[in-house]
Amino acid sequence: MPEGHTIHSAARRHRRILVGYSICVSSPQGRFSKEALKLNGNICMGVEAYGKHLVYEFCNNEFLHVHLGLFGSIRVHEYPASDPRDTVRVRLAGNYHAIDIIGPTICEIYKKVEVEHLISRIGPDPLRDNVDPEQVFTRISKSRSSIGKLLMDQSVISGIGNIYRTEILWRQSIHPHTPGRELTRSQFQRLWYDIILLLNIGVKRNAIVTTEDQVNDYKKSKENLNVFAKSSCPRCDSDIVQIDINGRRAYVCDSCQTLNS
DNA sequence: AGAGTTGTTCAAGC
DNA sequence: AGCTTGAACAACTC
Repeated sequence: MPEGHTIHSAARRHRRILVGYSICVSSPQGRFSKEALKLNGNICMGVEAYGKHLVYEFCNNEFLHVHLGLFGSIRVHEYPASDPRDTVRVRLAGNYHAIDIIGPTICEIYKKVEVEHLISRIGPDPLRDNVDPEQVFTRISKSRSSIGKLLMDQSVISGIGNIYRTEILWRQSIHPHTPGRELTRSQFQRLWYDIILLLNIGVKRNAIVTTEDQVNDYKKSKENLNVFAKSSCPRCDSDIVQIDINGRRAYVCDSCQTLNS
């Protein structure tokens, strides 16, 4: 689940459910974090997404920092809610809904200083206001690492995951092995605006959609993608090649996506 | 049953 | 210093 747009969708939804009158309850039988117990009874003041990180703000300068990692997920229940399954770490209880945070890699209490540190250590999140793309281009254009690796480096730019990486590079006809320092300014600009376009569509639809039309069936979600997990290129019909980038699978059309040199 | 997966961090080494 | 690799962690699907 957890690509950047999903987290922003969650923050938007959770804000409506929790802010103002809500309290936070640790899961009674799950492997809940002891720290989350401290939040019990606290009023939720706000929810923000930064890249793939979720930050819930509570009274008394307490924040709940959540990162879902690869396997984590979130479920929203209407009341009466069933008992949390045993992988629930924390249940956030609003007046009408309970939100279960399931199997996150990070679930901990922060003070404001730690939230600020988190925000400063991750790269610009293209879905937030007042971000500076120049900061991202500077990092990329100085690096000999590949654009495929850099796009998923959350300290360079935050929010892009494995599927968006493949789809965005294909849409811009850039080969993932292209060294960052060889990316031209205009290539970067097109990349940046396509990222914003696609992530915003993702937030709106709560699904990864990089094609023109959207199929609204979760089971058929692959039909909303161009090259990820595909075998032939929708543009030129060539074979799609699978490559490994830092242990994650990426898909490339060798005839559409070229190296600059 | 077991492989596969929309992720990150850390340490160690080049 | 920048970059890479490997391991550890997490839960669920088909």
